[in-house]
Amino acid sequence: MYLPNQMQKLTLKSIAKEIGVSISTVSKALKDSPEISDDTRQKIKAFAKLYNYKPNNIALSLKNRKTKTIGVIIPDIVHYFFTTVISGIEEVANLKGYNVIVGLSNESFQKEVINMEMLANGSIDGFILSVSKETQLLKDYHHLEETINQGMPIVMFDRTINEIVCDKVIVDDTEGAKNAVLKLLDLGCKNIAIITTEDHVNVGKLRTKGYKMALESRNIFKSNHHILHLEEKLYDPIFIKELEVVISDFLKINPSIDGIFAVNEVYALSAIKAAKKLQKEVPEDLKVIGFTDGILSKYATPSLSTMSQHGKILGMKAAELLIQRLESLDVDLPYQTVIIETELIERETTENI
Amino acid sequence: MYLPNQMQKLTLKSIAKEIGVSISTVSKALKDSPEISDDTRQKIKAFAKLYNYKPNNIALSLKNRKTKTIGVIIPDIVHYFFTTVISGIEEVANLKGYNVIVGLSNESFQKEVINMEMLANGSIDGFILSVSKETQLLKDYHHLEETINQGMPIVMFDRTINEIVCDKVIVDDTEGAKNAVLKLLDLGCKNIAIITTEDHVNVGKLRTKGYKMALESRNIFKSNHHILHLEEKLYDPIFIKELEVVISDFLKINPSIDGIFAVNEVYALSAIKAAKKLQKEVPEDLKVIGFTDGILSKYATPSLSTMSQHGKILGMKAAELLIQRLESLDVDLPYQTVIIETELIERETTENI
DNA sequence: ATAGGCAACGAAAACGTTTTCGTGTTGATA
DNA sequence: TATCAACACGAAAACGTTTTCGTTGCCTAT
Repeated sequence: MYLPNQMQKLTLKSIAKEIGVSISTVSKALKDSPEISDDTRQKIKAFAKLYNYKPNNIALSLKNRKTKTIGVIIPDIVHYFFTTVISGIEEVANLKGYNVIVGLSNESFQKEVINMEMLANGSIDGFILSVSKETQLLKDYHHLEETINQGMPIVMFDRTINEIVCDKVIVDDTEGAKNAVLKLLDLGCKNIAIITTEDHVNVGKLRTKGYKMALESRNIFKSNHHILHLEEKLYDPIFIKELEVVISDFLKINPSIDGIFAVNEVYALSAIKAAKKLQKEVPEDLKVIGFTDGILSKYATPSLSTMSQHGKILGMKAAELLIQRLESLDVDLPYQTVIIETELIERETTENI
Repeated sequence: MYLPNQMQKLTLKSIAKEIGVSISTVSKALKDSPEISDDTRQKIKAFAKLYNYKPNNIALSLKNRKTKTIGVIIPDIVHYFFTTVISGIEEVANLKGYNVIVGLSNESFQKEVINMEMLANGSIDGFILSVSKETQLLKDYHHLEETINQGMPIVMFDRTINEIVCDKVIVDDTEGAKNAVLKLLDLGCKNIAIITTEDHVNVGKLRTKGYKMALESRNIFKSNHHILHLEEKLYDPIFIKELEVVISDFLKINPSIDGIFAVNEVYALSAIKAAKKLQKEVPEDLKVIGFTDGILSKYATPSLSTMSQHGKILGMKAAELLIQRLESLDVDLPYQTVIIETELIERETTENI
C-alpha cells in the first residue's frame, strides 16, 4: 500500500515508480492515449484519482511556453471603475481557463515599469493595462514598446496612448460628456459649468472637449463656458475640505450657474455639498451630472445622475481581445480599438421638479 | 554582429551559443561566480546587458520550487474594504519581491474551490483569503484543509473559520461595534438601534454581539434593544429602493430611535435617507455610526461617522504573516491570530449640535 | 520459417534555469 | 622533471511535464 507523504505533491514520476511503469506511460495513460492498454490505464487512473493527482502548472507553463495567466496593471485598485474592469476581466479570463495577476502602479511611472518587468519575464502571456498619470505626464513609453517588441501582446484600456499600436478598449469620454451636457441643456439649464481635472489627464481633457462641443452645438460660445480645472491632489479624500472650498468659491464667483457636469463622482458630490451650503437646492436650483456610475452616485443624497462607463463590459471586452490574440495563429491579426458606449443614468440630481 | 530576433526572448543558451561558451559559464558569469575569469565575465555581462537579458521566471520557479507569488482569494473586488486589503497585501508583497494573483469567488463556494485548485498546483506559494458567504453557510471546508495538508500555507482574514488552524488576521468586530454604540450612548442617545445582516454572516453576528454588550454594560436590557436584521440581497444596489423602504418602516414602528449603529456604510446611508424623509434631522434628531471607513462615509452628506477597519494595515499584516512563514525554515512556526484594532472616525452624523 | 505489422511500452529530448562535479590547462614547486 | 594546486570552464542532473521516436514481443500472412 502506498502511503502518500501529504507534504509532497504527487508527480508523474512518483506515480510511475509506485505502479512500476515509466513516466511516459503514466502521462499517456492519464491523457487516454491509445498506446496504453486498458489494463494499465485503469490502474494508473485509479491511482491518480485516489491520491488526487493534478499536473504541476509551472512545469506545464515551461513546456508549453505559455502560462495561461493575464497580467493586469492598473494605477489604483481602491477605485470603483478599475475594480469593475477587473471583475469583467476576471470573469472572461476564468471562463477561458486563465488566471489574473494584478500589479498596481499607484500612479507611479517607476512602479509601472518595475511591475511590468517583473511579470514580463515568463510569468504571464499578455498584459491588460491602464497607464499611470505619471506615465502620461512623462510621455515615456519605452517599457510598453519593449514589451510589445518582445512579442508580448498588450491591451490598453481607458487611459490609452496613441503612439502605441496595440488593441485598445476605450470609453467614449468626449461623446459621453457631450451627451451629459446636452441633457443639462435639454433640462433648461442656461449656465452650465464643468468641473474637471488638469488637462494632462487624458480623460479630463476629452470630457472637457465634449463639454465644449455640446455648448457650441447650441451656439453657446466661449464667453459662456465655465470651466473649473482642479489640481490632481484634490481628488484625494484627505483634501475633501479644500476641494469643497475651491468649488464653493467657484460657485460664488459664478452665481448664475444652474447646471454642473463633473468629470467624476467626487467632484459632483462635493459640488452638491458646496451648493447646499450656498442655499442652492439640487436639483431645483442646480442640476448635476457626474461621470462613473459608482457606489457614490447610487447612495448619495440626492442620488447622482451620472454617465456610466460600463467598466465590467469594458474589462470583459479587453480580456476577450487579449485572449483572442493569444490563441490566434494569425501573427498579423489586425489591432482593434473598441469603444464602449457610455450611458446616462438618470437619478435625482437631474429631476425636473 | 548578433542580430537579436526581437520576437525571441534571450536565454542562457542563446547567449552561450553567441559568445561561444557553455550555458553553465553564462549562468555563473551573470551571478559573478569566482569560477569565471574576469575577461569572459565582462564579455558575457556586456552582452546580456546590451540585449537586456532577464532570467525566465517560470524556469526559476520550476527549479526553486517556489513561485514568489501569493494567491489572494476574495469574495468580491468591487468592495472598498477588500480593495484596501489588496492594496496592503500588494504593497508588502512587492517590497519583498512577490507578485499577487487574484481570484474572485463572487461569494460562491464552487468558484472558491475551483479558483483555489487552479492556483494550488504550483502557481503560487501560499494563499491569503477571505471565504465566501456560501462557504460560511455550507460549512464545507475540505478545500481549505486539503490545501493546508498539501503543505501550502494559508492566511485567512476578516471572514475566518475557527475549525481551520492557520494564521489569521481579523478585525475586532465585537469590540468595534461595542465602542460605536458606547459612543452613541455617550452622545446622549436613549434608544439605539442596530441595522445588521442575518446572523449567518459572521461579521454581522459579531457586531450585533458588540451592540448588545454595549447596551447591557449600561443596564439597557433586551426590551430596549432594537435590532433590524436585513436580508442578504438588500445590500445589492439594485435593491436600494427596497432597502430604504424596509428601514423606513422600521423607523416608523420605532419612532423613539435617536441613534443608529449600522454594520456597513450602505445601511447607514440608507438609514439617513429614510430618516430625512421622515423629517428626522441627522445628527440633530438621530445620530448614526457606520462600519467601514470607505468612500461613502467620506463624501456622504452629512458625512458619516464610522468605524474604520484599517483594511490596508490588515492586508499588510496578512502578507507579512504569509511571507514570514514561506521564508521561515522552522516548520513548526506557531500560528498567529492578529487582531486589527478598529477606530472611530467622527464626522457629521455624530456631531453634537 | 520468415517477413511484416501491430500492440504496449520506455528512453530521451525539450522547455530555461542552477549547481555539483568533473576535466583540462597552466604555473609553480620539490 | 614530475607533482600538485589553482584556475577556468563544461557536462550533466534536476525541477515536472509532453511528445517523438525507438524497441520489444507476439501474432499473422506468405
